[in-house]
Amino acid sequence: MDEHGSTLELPRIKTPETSMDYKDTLNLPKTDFPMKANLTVREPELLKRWDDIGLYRLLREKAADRPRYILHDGPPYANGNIHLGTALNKILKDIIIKSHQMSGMNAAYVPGWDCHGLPIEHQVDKELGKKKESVSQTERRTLCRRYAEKFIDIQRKEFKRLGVLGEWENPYLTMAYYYEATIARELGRFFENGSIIRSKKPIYWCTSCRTALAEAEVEYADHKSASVYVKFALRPEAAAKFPELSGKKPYVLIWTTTPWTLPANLAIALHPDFVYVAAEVEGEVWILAEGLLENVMSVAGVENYKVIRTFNTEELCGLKARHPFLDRDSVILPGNHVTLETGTGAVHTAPGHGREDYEVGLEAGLDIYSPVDDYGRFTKDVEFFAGQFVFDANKDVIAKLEENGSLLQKGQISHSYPHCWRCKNPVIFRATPQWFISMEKTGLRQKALEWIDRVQWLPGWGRERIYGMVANRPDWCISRQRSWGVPICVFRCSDCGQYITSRELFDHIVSMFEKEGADAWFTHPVEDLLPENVSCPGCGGRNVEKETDILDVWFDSGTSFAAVLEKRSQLGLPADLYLEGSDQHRGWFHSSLLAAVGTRDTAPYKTVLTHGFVVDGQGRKMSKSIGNVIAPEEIIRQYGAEILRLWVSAEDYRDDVRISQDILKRLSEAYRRIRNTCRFLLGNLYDFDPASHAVARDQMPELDRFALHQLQELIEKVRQGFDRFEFHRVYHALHNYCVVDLSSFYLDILKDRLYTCAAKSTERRSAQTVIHIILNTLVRLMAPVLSFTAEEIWLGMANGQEPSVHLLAFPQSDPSFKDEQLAARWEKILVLRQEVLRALETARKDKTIGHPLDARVRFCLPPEFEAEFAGCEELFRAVFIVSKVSIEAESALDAPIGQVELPGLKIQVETASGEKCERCWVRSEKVGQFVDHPGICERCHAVVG
RNA sequence: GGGCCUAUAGCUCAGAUGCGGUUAGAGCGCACGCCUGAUAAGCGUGAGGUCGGAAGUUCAACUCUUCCUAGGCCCA
Repeated sequence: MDEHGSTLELPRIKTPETSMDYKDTLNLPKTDFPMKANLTVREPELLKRWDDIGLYRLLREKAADRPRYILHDGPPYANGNIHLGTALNKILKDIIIKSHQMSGMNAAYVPGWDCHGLPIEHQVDKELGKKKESVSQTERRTLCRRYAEKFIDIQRKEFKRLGVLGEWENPYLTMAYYYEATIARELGRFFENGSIIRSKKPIYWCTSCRTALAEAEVEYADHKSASVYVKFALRPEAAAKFPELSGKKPYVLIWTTTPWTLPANLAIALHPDFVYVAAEVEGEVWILAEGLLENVMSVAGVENYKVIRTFNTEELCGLKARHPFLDRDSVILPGNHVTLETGTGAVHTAPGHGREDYEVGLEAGLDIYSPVDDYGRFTKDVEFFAGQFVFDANKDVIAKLEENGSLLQKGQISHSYPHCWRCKNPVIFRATPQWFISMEKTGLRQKALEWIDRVQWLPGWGRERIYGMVANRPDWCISRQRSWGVPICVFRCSDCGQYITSRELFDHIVSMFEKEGADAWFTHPVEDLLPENVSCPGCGGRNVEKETDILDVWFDSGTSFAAVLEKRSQLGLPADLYLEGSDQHRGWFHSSLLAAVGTRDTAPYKTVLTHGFVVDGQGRKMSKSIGNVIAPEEIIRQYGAEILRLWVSAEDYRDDVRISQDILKRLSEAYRRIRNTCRFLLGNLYDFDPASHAVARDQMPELDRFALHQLQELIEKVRQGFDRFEFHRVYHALHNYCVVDLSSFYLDILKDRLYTCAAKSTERRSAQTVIHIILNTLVRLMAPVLSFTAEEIWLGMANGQEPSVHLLAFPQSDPSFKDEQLAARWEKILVLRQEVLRALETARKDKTIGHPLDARVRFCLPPEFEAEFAGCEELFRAVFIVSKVSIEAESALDAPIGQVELPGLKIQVETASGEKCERCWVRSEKVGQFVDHPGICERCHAVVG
């Protein structure tokens, strides 16, 4: 180099070919951080890294002494692949766990699986095919266990792939031996405190398979049934009550398609809101719903009738009718299930043979009468029909009705009727004895309701929902007549019929389950299972048989607080949070509440958060038949799990959440924007070492101080979003910040300073200091949501303190960085900037300028701005990214270009004088004045020269 | 049919703590333009909403009431 400025250099610099030389003197961004995320490749790499460094373990160690935050995982069912609903649920949990961990708590996450139950048993039976008849119960249970294990592995992989951190190597499984033992122990507690009762309830029963069927095992198919209208004679009290009926023969009309259930008739149900009429027909009076009067009359072929009075249901309830062929009364009751669709509006009610009949009967304290045996035959106490198969009995019942004149009309009807999924035969409803947890005996309902009011429900309507359900639910039927589950491990005395349910028995069984699992119940003989010192409480005998029912799976998952929260040292009862879909008000929230209140007199949770369901772009539910189902795997393959996580955060999940290709496209664009902003920050820190280069705040230009102020507001907004579980606010805050505050404002302005100032100058170092703080803040704030990208950025920052961003704490809003006065000043500058940009756009349209740096902006300020911004030309020049700004007296300017919203402001844009500096591209009259560097301006000359 | 809930621009969301008050906002997308030193990037301007519909209360309603429509969850 010639320090005097060689004359030889002069022509070289002036030629266009060599003018690019100055590019090398700029501090342009440098980074290996790729613009393109390539998430599908990078995510698995990061997952492997987290596995390698044992990230979850590191998190636990780091937080060991902190206050615990307990989010208890609701176990998904170990069947099938995960879907978007489960993905949504797990990602939300992960965001909560990570944000609480970063907020300074110890937030362990122990995922779980619900392993027992019918769907798995079903699948296993299906796979067994014909062999299912020959396998033993123990073999079947083993196969079920294998099946569950298989899907636990599949789902575990899928959940981990989402970036969800947790104790995946040691999850809780409801089929684990200790868990099965816990279920038995909790059942024992219910027995011990007297909550458990045995009573009858109608269930689906297949008479050819001689087995109970669950709802899911029933298939509906068309079936031809008899259809009969039957007269029930009212007892004389009715005539006494209603004078219109005296001296006449009043009947209540019912209609049924199952005549064989008439021997079990105990009541007639009327809808409380319908109007009923008494119609006089040829010396008889028929009582039926007004709304079905014409219908019934036409069916009965009656043309002449007279309505002699109307009743409301209240007047009729409590009256009794005679059973048409048995020596028994049938009571009139209110029932909300009665409809006006078909029949008479008065419904034949046999509490032992129908779901609603049962409910109504229960309410009225009727016997749940079901005189039918396992083979579907009437028992011996059924007069006329004892021993007959019920479907065969239909015609005889009808004959009987005809014989005694009770039959008004008979016919046939084809309708949808439940059939057995296995043998395809029609099934019946039949009441059998079951085990129940009573809602009243120990005041469980009342206590549960009280606890509901001590829990925080988010959103608030969750309280109404579960309160209504608990207030109205019947006793909890915990019996299931199946194989794959935990047995109701009590004995029935073969001699006197009493049950052995003692503490000693349960203690013994529990300890066996702990060693061998619940299989012990099936593999061991009674002698092993019944402790030496236990005998029948009724007769003292030891001649007993095992109960064969197993427990409702809701009891399994409902006792997870006992098997998991109380058992693991990082957890505890009650949990801080349960978070599931809103269907769980009837499911897990419900069963867990009853189980915990019933045995511990506490709710298992302090707060219950619910999310909505995943629906398609038009708000309809996803279903195979509509063909709008999207699999998480599909999204991961196309966009990456990160986009799925971003989707979870962007949607307000309190309502149903929509997903569509359009939404995903939009999100991946937003993602790119955030990623690129971070990339730019990273790219400008390549030569910055915060330890030695950082500039103190009071040395910074005011723009930088304003940027720091804005950052504090972001921190506050984002952290509040996390604290309130309002992640869509987090997403919007982050995205808006990157786009509005950074990309289009601060960073755009900063480019000039970062690129053209001397690398080590205070101006540039100040910008880098701020950029570094911003990136350091952003990367933490985004980590719970954009867990992969935040990690990638963190590793790109090469600041070796922690091996993972997830081990860091959230940034805290720093009061010393906040400056409301400065912010107020900059709000005004932003308004001015807005106006200038619009003026520049007009000038661009006029071809006055192209790039803003072509422009000189002249304006006169509104009076209230004048003093504050006097002498701020250079500040404005930088902020507006133009070549020159002059603040002038109003008289100096022509009429303003375009419309200006700020009163008193005038703006004029013209081409800036001077030449464009080859280095910084700002126009300056000084360009050409430096002999050594004739192509550059004074600012650049100071740097380069 | 019942219980609970939702409905603001094409998309995602804001619209002052439970009780109404200036021309309903943002970002994205879109259109048009600029730049080519964040470049399969960046910047700017602009056009988009009778706040699901209808009635009602009120001086005044996106915000309150009723009904209707669409959708979701749970029951029946």
